[in-house]
Parts: sequence; C-alpha cells; structure tokens
Amino acid sequence: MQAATRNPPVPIEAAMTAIANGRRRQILRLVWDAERSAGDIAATVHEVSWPAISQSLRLLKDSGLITERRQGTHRYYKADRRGLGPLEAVLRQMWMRDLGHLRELAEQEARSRKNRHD
Amino acid sequence: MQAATRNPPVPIEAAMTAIANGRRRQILRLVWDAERSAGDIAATVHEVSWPAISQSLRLLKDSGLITERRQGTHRYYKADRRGLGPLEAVLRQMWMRDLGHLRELAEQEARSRKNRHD
DNA sequence: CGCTTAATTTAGAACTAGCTTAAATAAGAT
DNA sequence: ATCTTATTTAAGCTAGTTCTAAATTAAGCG
Repeated sequence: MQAATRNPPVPIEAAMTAIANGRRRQILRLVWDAERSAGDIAATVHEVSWPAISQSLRLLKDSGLITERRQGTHRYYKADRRGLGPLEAVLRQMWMRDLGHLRELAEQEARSRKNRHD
Repeated sequence: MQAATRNPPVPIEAAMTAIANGRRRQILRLVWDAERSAGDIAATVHEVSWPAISQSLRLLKDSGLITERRQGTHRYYKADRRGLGPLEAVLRQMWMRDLGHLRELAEQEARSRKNRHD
C-alpha cells in the first residue's frame, strides 16, 4: 500500500467557503429536503440569472455539498449532508434564526393590525 | 419590556465570513489559548506586513471573535469563543486535521530517514 | 518637549468573486 | 435533420477583499 490518500474526500475548507456565501446557502436550503431541477431552482431564486444559479450549483457540487443526478435533459440536485460535518450545525442555526426572525415579524404585523382595528 | 433585542449579540454570519479566511483563522489560532500582542502576532506571521495583520485583527474584533485589551502602548488580543457558537467545532476540526497532517508528514519523514540508513 | 516604540489608519494597487449577456452543448420531440 | 427545451460554458464587467507603503496616532521616557 503506497501513499494512499487516507484523508476524507471532502475538504472542510471548501465546504466552508461554499456556505460562506448567502446565495449558495439559499440554494442549499432549497435542495435540503428534496431534490430539485436546476430550472426549478433558477425559477425560484428570481433575483439572479440562470447562469448565476448554474455556477453556484457547480461550486456546491465541487465542494461536495450537493449531488447531481441527470435524467433526460434535466439535472436534479440534492443536498449531501455528509460533506458538511460540523458545518451542518452552523447552517441549522442560521436558518433557525431566520425562522425566528420571520415569526417575530409576523407577530409584530399581527399586533399592528390589531391596533389599527381597536 | 418593549422591543428589547433578545437576539444573541453576535451575528453568526459575520463570524462565518471572518473565519472563512485562512489568514484570519491563522491569527485566531494564535490567540486561541493565550493572549498575544499585535506585534507578537505580526512577528509570528511573517508572510504579510504589519498593517495587514492589524486589519485582520480589526475585522476579527468587529466580528466579536477576539477581544482587545490595551495596556500602555501595547494591545493584547485573545480569542473570544462565545461569538463562535457552532463554528467552534468547525475550527477545531480544521485544526485537528492540520495536526493530523503534520503528524503524517513527520512519520513519513522518519520512515524515509530510517530507510536511508538501512 | 523631542525621541522611540507599538500599533493603526489611509490611499491605492492587485487580485478575486459573483454577476450578466451571448454562445454552446445535449437530449427529446417533430 | 431541424426545432425546442434545459442547462452549462465563455467572456467580460464591477464591486469587494486583501495586500503594501507611507503617514498618523498614542504612550512612555530621557
């Protein structure tokens, strides 16, 4: 056995760089629970162009955070949580906070609505 | 109690961006276990200039990852792990891997040294 | 005060990341 | 083969990062 690369195949640094970007986190969130086609994702994230999405998908794939499955002319992507390691907790915390924020906004909205009707 | 900011004071995103950079991780590692002066750090990291270090220190401080203590003309910095949250595990894993890598290199070196003497 | 040491700020150069538009590939349908 | 749909690649632009060199602040000391 000579000089086999025993190190884990997914460099944590690449994963880190990948999720340091908001757009990529957004995309990763979209494919977190279910597989989605590139077009589906691009249609959902309407702030940027298709190629921009495509590039982000590529980087995520190269970092080992998503997997690609081709079927016909479609390409389906899905989060691969194995590559994340301790970064998964980081993402969860960020998303959790986002949810909390949304909830807060909703409550605030409800309150002000109620006040208007008093 | 009205509209108090109940949220943790340190945005995880800032921390994330901060440690996504190798130089800043290097610095953070230096002040991880013990307090160090800016000059001490700058002298240790000899790849870049003093101002570069100073700027990195500032960003780390602004992200809440290090604390600053002034004494006379010196400024001492120290990691503040509270701001890291789940990111601490990420750093530990990265540094752990670095250590493993070093160990491997050392072993390899030892082997080749032994072989030369056979 | 004027000198020295410690560290930062400023200004600008070099590099990098993420985006856009336009062109290219690739599979399927007609 | 041509056309359409899905997606990527290529090229170039802009904005943001990180660095360096020079100027600046700030404390301690003769």
